[in-house]
Amino acid sequence: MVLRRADREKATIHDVAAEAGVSIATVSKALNGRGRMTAETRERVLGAAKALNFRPNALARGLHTKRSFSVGLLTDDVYGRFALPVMQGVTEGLIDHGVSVFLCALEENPVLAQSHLDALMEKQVDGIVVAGRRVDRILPVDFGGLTVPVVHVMSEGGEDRVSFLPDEEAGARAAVAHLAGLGRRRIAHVTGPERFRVARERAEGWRAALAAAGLRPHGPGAMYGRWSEAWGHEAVAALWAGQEAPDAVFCGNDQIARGVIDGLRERGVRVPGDVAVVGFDNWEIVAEETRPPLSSVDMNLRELGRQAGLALLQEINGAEVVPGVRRLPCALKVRASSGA
Amino acid sequence: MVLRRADREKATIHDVAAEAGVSIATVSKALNGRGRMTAETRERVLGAAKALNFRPNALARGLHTKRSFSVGLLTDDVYGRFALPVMQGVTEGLIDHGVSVFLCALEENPVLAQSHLDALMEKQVDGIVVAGRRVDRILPVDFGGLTVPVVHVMSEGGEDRVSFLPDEEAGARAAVAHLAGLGRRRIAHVTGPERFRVARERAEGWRAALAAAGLRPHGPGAMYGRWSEAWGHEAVAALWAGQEAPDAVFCGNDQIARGVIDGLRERGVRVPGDVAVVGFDNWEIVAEETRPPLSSVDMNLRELGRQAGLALLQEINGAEVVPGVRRLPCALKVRASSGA
DNA sequence: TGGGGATGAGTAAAGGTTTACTCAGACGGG
DNA sequence: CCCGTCTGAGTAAACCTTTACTCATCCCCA
Repeated sequence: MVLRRADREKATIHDVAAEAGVSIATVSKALNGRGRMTAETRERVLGAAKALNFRPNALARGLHTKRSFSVGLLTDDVYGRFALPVMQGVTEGLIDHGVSVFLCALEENPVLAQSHLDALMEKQVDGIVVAGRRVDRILPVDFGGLTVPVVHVMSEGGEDRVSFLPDEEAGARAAVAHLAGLGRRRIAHVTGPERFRVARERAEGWRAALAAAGLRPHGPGAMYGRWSEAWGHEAVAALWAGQEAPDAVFCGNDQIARGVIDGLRERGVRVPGDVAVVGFDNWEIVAEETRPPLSSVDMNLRELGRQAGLALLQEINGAEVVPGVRRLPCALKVRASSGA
Repeated sequence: MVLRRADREKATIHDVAAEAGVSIATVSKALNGRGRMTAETRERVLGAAKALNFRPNALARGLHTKRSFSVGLLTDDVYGRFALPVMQGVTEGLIDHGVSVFLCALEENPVLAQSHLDALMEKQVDGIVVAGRRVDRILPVDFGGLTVPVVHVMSEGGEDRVSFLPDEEAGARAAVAHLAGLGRRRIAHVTGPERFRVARERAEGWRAALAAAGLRPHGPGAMYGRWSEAWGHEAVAALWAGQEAPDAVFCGNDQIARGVIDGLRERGVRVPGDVAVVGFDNWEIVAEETRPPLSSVDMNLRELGRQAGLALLQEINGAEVVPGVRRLPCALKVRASSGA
């Protein structure tokens, strides 16, 4: 074996070339499967690279190819409840292509947010994924003059961007259809504030599914409130104060559902015996601990992230992608609270 | 203004040099505050850089300085409940120094984990933070032959590494002292599986605080079980089956606490009137929704991450850092469940 | 007035990789 | 037997910054 650098120092392409007795150009070509050479030469280079545990320096490569093989993921979800699954998906879609993900959890501070974005751009990220916590809320950053592709997940990028969103309405329809299919007839809907678009979309799904099943909305309509357990509680009180109590409640998220179930238990109403309950988000750590375990609509955040990652990759590679919103299906996860 | 490239192309140091009428060396020195030059020259360069919206290419810089100004954060916390606050802290500590963070949420798959690590090393990360979900569980990766510094958070790195951990025992002591200070005398402890080190440490804190207050452990000792609400429930049943019921329960995490509170409500025991409850983790999204809101021990994950980031930075800059475990204080967050 | 030092700015190499281009040798056909 | 072509491999430039070193100028003092 030819003399080489101290083992702590990383091997460079020159070391491999020396070891294999060829030029650095040949090494590069051999490693990247480009150029022409005898099978024997290629083998020899590959062997030398492996022997020296050679890893090409992505900085140097990127400098030349103008690809850094890294992307930025910007989110305003500080709890990570939505962002982390999305991030997992993005990573999953990209790691096979050698791409790593910078994660920036932005807070309200626009100055800080901008400095994060600047840092990413200096690092020559190939693209950016914007993952929102709320669809109709924008991050405190200006993506306007960016020279790299941007893809949105759980947030809308406007006219000329690709955005991946869960098909909230279809998800809600599936949940309500499920309840109707179990023979429930008086299906109420308790959800978050009406100013949230997802709340309106889910309510729309509820209405559509009821209509499809030949049912009428229970009560005056969707009950908009807050995204909290407390609101679930209050809603139960309101529902049971009225004339005819519902025999099922479809909730806008799992926390509300949890509050509803608690409220029902305190009233001695059996779940799912008397009333079936379905939530939204399938936040497993909550849904599985609820008593009884909560049926819930899963937004497939991970798949959403994966597709976003792949779409971004396409844009990076120069493919034309049609801008616009892509809705991915939700999946109903049935547990005991809807009494299968 | 001198002719320059198409505006979509990023400006390089050459463009700035041309604009300012100096050489690229002067630009570099002006921008980095190095070298000597007249104030007027420096001004002119800075002005040109700003006018062209110049951002130095971190790849090129890194190639020369052997610093990529990026670090990797590896974690096995797929839910992000612990990892995200830590990550926020790390970022917070490093962004001022221009450092960005690659996040890799590893799953069980060691092959995939290794390929993540390889990708990071190719990108010449300056260092690595390992954030565990469980202290006594190791990630499926070999950090042995790494050529960059590694710092651990919520996980132990062994002899020659720096590890940042919450002072679990002190946190538990504070919680129990708080309860004792409120006049509670029969303080039980319901927690997770004994094989978890944090469970043992928290139990130790419970015991120590009782001793300090001149109290004896209620019942046969710490009740080890699972980290779930269900276990909190079961524990209440067990505790109230015995002779004298406790007047306070210190729980190993917030989910258990939540189960305990639910169990107590069902039995008609008032919280905090008859029994005070304190949890651990201060998982706000749960603690605040509990009825009554849950007092809980906060591990200061963010600060933990921040310090880890700064320690890593020191190591990167060549400073000698004493290896070993650093315990950071927890903070008791008092809410209604302990009846202040 | 001439030489030496201080000062301000430029020249060029280096860092690791990719790739367009060059070139030497082998081989086949006329 | 010679020329043209194809093949396999090497040369060198380019990517963008940083920085050690060089150089011209100016000033001051002997």
